[in-house]
Amino acid sequence: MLRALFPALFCGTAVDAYELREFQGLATPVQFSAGKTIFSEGEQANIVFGLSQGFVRLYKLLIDGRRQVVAFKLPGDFLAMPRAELHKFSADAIGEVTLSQFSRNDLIELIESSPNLMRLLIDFVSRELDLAQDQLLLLGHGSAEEKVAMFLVGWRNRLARLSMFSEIVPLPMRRRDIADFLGLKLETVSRTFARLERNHAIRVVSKGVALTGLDQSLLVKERICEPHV
Amino acid sequence: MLRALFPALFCGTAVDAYELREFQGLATPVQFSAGKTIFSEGEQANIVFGLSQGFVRLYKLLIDGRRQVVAFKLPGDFLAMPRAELHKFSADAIGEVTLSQFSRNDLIELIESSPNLMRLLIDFVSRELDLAQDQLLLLGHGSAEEKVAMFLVGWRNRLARLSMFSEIVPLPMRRRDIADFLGLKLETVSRTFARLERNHAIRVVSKGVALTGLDQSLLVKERICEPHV
DNA sequence: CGAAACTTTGATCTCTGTCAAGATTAGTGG
DNA sequence: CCACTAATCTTGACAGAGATCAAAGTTTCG
Repeated sequence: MLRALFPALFCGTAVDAYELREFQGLATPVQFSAGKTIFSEGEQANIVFGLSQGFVRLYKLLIDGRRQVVAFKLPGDFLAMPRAELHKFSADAIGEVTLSQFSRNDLIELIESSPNLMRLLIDFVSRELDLAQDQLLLLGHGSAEEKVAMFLVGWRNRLARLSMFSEIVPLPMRRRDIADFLGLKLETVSRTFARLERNHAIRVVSKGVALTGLDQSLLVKERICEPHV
Repeated sequence: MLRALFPALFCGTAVDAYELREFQGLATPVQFSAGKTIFSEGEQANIVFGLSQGFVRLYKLLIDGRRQVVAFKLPGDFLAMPRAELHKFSADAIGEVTLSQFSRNDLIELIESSPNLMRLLIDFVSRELDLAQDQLLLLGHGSAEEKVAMFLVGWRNRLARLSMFSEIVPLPMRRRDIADFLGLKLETVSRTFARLERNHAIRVVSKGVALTGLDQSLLVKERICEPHV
């Protein structure tokens, strides 16, 4: 069911079965291989992508090469706002990726044909905004350790909602991606992983971690900015 | 005209005169004095506020007292998302403030009665999201000097759009507010102001600055995250 | 006028960034 | 399948920007 495919948009609300079928009819599947750029900031956004399988990083670049990763996207997420004319950030595939591709015009037409879908879109964007503002809190304050710990817990929780881990939390993205997400350098991320492991808060494995003692120790005393998409 | 009162929502689009009058009819004016809290994070958002006069800071708190200022709001801005049930951040008056107060239910009803208004709301939230993501870039990277300079230029430009300055850019917020907005300590903000003044980039006056050489020097080489609301 | 709040400035310390060298992993072609 | 190269990750040494602690100067407001 499409509701399962795009929970980010059709989140917790009754959606008309007919509308769902319409929606599904507009999608064409498309693949990107590891590291490929799906779209770049500033480009015309004639196509809107929904993520079916795999992981995507969204980011903005400064001309001097510095990069801010704005979000990591999971299966079920949309990669951009349907109504935006231009892409406000770039998107890369992390590993092999399967997307559902929509014509922007068709999608807008469908959405605007239904007050129900428009409401859903408003709520969707509002959730994204709230997420971004929580990330502001994370970026603005906190030590490297707090940032990394908070990132790991948030990531674990998002994956949990998709039942995508078992003891070992997969980390498909590179250290550099995590660093650019948290406003740190990749060496700092690496060192922080090592320190957390020494303190038995996590166990680092190839392309993943086990969170052994994070939730109790550091994070309960903090506001947990847990993504709720 | 209301279009002038709430440009953030009715931005650059033709709005039906009838809808505008409806909208205006729902508003009741209300005042808050300097420093007063308008609403707090987590509260039920039965009332939605539009800002008519004065300045407001929106912020999130950690339980240990750390604070992230999420945005400074200017006349014409909405302080929250109409459809959100709970407030996702707190809001304080900076100086004396005049607000237009709407019943959330009435406002939602009005907006959802008109596809046109719903479209406007979607675009409004999308702009806010884009702003937040640009601020992520600012918070994540950049020295104290870049952050402060970028903040000043962005603030100047927003005020310029409202014709609210003349040579001297007013800074109604406290140093602490700027610090919490930029993820710095207030001492660092103060020192950075002093350094920029020594370099003749700005001139600091009571509750304001003159930007004498900022745009040319530092900022052109960067992507300018200029708020465009 | 005087107290409280805010801002500036100074001295010191610490965490993270920077530079650099190994270690590990992934990818490629023979 | 192995060997070799490139990319990524870890670890170390060092330096510097910003945090912290502290005090003096300024503005605000009763």
